[in-house]
Amino acid sequence: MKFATWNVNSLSIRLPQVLEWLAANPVDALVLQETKLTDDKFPTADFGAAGWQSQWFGQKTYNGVALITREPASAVVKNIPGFADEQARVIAGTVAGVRVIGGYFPNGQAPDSDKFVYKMAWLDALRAWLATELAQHERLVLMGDFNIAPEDRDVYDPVAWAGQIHCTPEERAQFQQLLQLGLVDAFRLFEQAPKSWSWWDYRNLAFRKNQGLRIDHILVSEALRGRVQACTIDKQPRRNERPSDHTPVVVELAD
DNA sequence: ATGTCACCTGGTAGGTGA
Repeated sequence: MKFATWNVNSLSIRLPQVLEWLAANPVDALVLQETKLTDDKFPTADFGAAGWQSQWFGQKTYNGVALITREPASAVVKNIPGFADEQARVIAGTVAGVRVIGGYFPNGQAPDSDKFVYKMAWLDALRAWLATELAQHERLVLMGDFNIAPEDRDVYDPVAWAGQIHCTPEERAQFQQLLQLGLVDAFRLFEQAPKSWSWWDYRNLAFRKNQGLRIDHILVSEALRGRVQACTIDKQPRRNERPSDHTPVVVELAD
């Protein structure tokens, strides 16, 4: 069983690349972030023609998430229940007996900004809801663009980024609190190449210089830990023409 | 290197967000 996450930075622009990637990587579920599409514009017919089911939840210009699956997802939830939010950031569904939650975590902009306050409130609400989801679903995967680099080894220049957005102690503490719910960072279950990133800025030739961050993550519940066979970052789509600035992360679980 | 990309409004560019 395989699950993946990809921030596509506009599904209108990236749809051909997503379909191409799915054809080469037939995962059981793929969660997308930053679709930037209102619900009436979601290309469910294009996914359907390629043999994929889709669930989606979007808005104009910003944010927007989707859950692409081979088999239909059940018990679909959009955004965090009980947390009033105008921004479309969460989609969840049950796939092959696994609760799959896709999230586009707030960016936070800067540690002294209103957007950072929102990011912290959103993370608090996510954690409270996840506790109830974990109580109901022993097998759970939380994946997406977390906009948090959990440790210095997830940052190409940790000195320059110290205290900056994605790297603040507050964000890293939130990440640890997610783990304390009974989740594990699948990528770190394995020995990985140093300087493994999931995002590279479009500017400064960052990809060519491999100056990136690991901010896209797949967390699995303790019940799934023993089933994780691999977790990899697929850099290939970042080499495409007109790439997203993020690249997919994939986890493989034993059936 | 405030160096790119995507999308909006409202227009033949400029602002916002990432």
